[in-house]
Amino acid sequence: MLDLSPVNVPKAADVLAGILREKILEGHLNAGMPLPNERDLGTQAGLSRASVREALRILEGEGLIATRVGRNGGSEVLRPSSASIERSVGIFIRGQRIRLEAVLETRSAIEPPSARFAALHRTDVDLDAMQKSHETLRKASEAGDISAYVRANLDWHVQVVRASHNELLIAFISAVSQSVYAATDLDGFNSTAVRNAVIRAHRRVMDAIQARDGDAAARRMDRHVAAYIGDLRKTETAQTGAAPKET
Amino acid sequence: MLDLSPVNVPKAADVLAGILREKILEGHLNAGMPLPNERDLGTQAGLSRASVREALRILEGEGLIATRVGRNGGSEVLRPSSASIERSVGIFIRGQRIRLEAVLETRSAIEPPSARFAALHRTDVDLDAMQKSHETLRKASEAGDISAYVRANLDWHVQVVRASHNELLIAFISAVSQSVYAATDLDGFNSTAVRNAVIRAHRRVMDAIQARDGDAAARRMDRHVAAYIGDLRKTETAQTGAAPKET
DNA sequence: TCTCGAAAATGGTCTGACAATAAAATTGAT
DNA sequence: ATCAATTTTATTGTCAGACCATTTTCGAGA
Repeated sequence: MLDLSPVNVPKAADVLAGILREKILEGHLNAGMPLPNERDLGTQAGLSRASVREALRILEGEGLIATRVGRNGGSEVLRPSSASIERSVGIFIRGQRIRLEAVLETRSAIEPPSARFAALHRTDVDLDAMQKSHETLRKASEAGDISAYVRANLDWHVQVVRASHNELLIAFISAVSQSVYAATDLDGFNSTAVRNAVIRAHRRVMDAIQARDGDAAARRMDRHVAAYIGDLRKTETAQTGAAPKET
Repeated sequence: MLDLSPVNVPKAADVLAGILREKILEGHLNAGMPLPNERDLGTQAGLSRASVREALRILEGEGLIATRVGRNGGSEVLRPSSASIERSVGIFIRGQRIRLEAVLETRSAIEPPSARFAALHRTDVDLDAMQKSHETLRKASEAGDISAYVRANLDWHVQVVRASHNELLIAFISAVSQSVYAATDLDGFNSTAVRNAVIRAHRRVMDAIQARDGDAAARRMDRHVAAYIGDLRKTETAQTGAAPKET
C-alpha cells in the first residue's frame, strides 16, 4: 500500500514565478535589468501569455519586479524593499484584528534596542536627518497642524532607527509605526501638553544618540514609548469608556 | 499651468483586487466564505476572466484567499497568517543581501523583551508546549541529529514567544528565526559543547518564565542570544578566515 | 446496498485578436 | 540644421471563446 501525500499539482504560473524568483534572489538578474517581454517569456518557457502574466503578477506582488506599458516598456527587476514587509504586516494586523495593545507592545519591545544601536552606529549625517525631522515636528506642533505633526512623529522614529544601519529593524519599525500612527491620529489625543512632552523626550533621546551613549538612548526611548502608551490609554478610557480597541 | 503628477492608470486586476481586499479586511467577507466563481466574478465586475484571475493571483499572494480546482472548488477567504510576513521578510533578507550580523542583531533586540512578555502572560499550556519542545531538542542533541536539533531549536524559540500571546511578535520572531537557522545549519557550529550550553540556557529561561519573573527571563534570554552570536562568530572566523558572511 | 461510470461544476491553459500607451523614427516647416 | 508635429512601432492591457484537468455529485446496474 503506497502512502502518498496529496499529489502536488503546481500551476504553470507558480512554477515560472518560482524560477524567475530564484534567478532574481540568486543574483543572476540584478536590479534594473529588464526581463524579456511577455511573448518571448511565453515562447521560451513554452507557456501562453496568460500564464506568463499571472507569474509576473505574483512577482510584482512580492515587490521583485515592476512593469511599465508602452514601447521600451516591460518588466524590470527591482531590489526588494521594505514596502513589501510593510504591506504584509499591515494586512496581518488588520486581518487578524490584532489589538492595538499588542502593536504598541511590539513597538515598545523593538524601539529601545534600536535606539541603542543607533547610538552605537550613528553617523553625523544620521544625526542631521534626525534634527531636521525633529525641527519639522516642532514646527507642526507649534502651528497646531495635527496631521503634519503625526506624520513628522512617524518620520522621526524611522530616522532614529535608520541610524542603527540595520535594514531589517528599519523595515520592522516602519511597518509597525505606520499602523500605530494610523490608529493614533485622534483629535483627543495629541493635546498641546502631550505634544510638548513628546518633543522633550525626543530631544533627550537625540542627546544620548549624539553622545553615543547606548544605554541612555535605550532607557530614554523606553521611557518615551511607555509614556506614549500611557497617554494613549488615558485618552482612550476618557473617550470610549474603556471599550476594547482594535487597530 | 496645471502641474499634474503622472496620471494614475490603475489596471483592472488591481482595482478588483483592491475592492476584494477591502471587503475581506473590513470583515464583510469572513474566513471560510467562498468567493463567486471566476466567471461570475467576471460578469459581476464587467471584466474578462483573465483580469479576474490576475486579481485572484494578487490576493492569493497576499495570503487572503486560497483556490481549489474541481467541482465545489473556487476561491475561499483565508484569515491572513504570519506566513505572508515570513515570506516577505525572507525575500527582503535574501534580496537585500542583509548581513547575517544584522539579522542576529534584530533577533537579539526582539527576543529578550519577548521573553519578558512570555513570563508575564504565560499559561500552563504554554509552559507545557515549551517543555515538550525542550525535550525534543534534548533528545535530538543526545542522538547527534543536528538537523532535527536545529529544527527543535527554532521551535523552542517560537514556543517561548507564543507564550507572550502577542501575535505580531510571534510573526516577527518566526520570520527572523527561519533565516537565522537556515544560515546556522553548519557542521562546525552546533558542537556538543555548544549544544549543551544551549540546553542549559533554555532551562534557565524556562525557569524564569515559569516563575513569572519578567526581568530574569529577559536577562537570561539576552545572555543566551548574545552567547549564541558569540559562538557563531567564533565558528565563522575559524572556518572562513573571517570572511564577511551573508544570509 | 455497493460500485462504477457518466455528468456537472469549477479552475487551468491556450489561442488569437484588438485597444491603449509610450518611446522612437520620420516628416516638414522654418 | 533645428525643432515641432506626426506617424510608426514595441510593448503591456484587455477581451472573447474554446478546450483541458480535476473533483464532486448522482444515477444506473449488479
